[in-house]
Amino acid sequence: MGVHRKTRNLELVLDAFRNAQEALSAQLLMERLPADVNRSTIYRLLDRLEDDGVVHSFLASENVKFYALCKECTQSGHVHSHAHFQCTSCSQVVCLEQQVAVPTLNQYRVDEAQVLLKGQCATCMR
Amino acid sequence: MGVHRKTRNLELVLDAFRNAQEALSAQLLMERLPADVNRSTIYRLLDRLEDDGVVHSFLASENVKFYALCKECTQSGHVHSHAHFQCTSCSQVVCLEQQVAVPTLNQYRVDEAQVLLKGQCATCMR
DNA sequence: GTATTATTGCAACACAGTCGCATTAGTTGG
DNA sequence: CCAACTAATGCGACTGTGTTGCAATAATAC
Repeated sequence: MGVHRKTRNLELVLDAFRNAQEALSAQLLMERLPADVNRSTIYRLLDRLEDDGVVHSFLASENVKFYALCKECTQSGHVHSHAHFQCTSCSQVVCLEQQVAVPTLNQYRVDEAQVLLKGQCATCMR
Repeated sequence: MGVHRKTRNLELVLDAFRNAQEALSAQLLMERLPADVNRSTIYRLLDRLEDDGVVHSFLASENVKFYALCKECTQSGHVHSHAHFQCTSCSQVVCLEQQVAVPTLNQYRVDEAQVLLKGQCATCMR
């Protein structure tokens, strides 16, 4: 999984993901990490972790990229055809268990499917 | 559908969509329109057309928003649970006929499903 | 401990999209 | 047709997300 020195920042980011029930954007990550962790470092760590198959990413509303720990992915291939849900009220994003059947198409070779369901979460519905 | 004065820019944008086989981003639109059409104007027109149910939008790679003419949408509700395909080589985005079955979930109320399939298009496969 | 080099911090940048405000130009009513 | 009204536009400045080059720092291997 590439070279990974055991640095404070790497540990902090991984801990943040382990402690989070939801998916995290770079922005959310920054808020949860000590203020002295550099912005660029966070982006670079996220990129690297994604390359290494530790986290996967997907786009949510407002053009914001979210990341979450991979459970079934390996370095060699990301397998995260599960759907994601974003609450339109609180913007929270979670990974769902729900697997998505990737359709086969005549004119295209489909490598990946990104599914984002939008609506309201239980907390916001009340 | 809101107030819509028949302006040159509005006609140009609508024509661009009618002539396009694919979905268009603001960027692509700018390239296809006369150079003197203002950037802000394009964004504002796209917003308005989306509000009015004339086009629908969805996020593709690289945090870019794409727009395409609606075929089944009305003002009152966007119905575009069809999937979208983006070629990872040429970045072209198209609307697919394929409808997506929006799953029902226990803890969430799902209002909308965004499905982006990624892979290679026929042209790029050769 | 020293050398190697991955990682970091910083500052500047790139790009998509937004906003306030003054100007321009469709549209409506007379 | 003309005037008044106001939607639409152009402009410039701004926001927010993410990137990059480079010098300084700090894990790791020997």
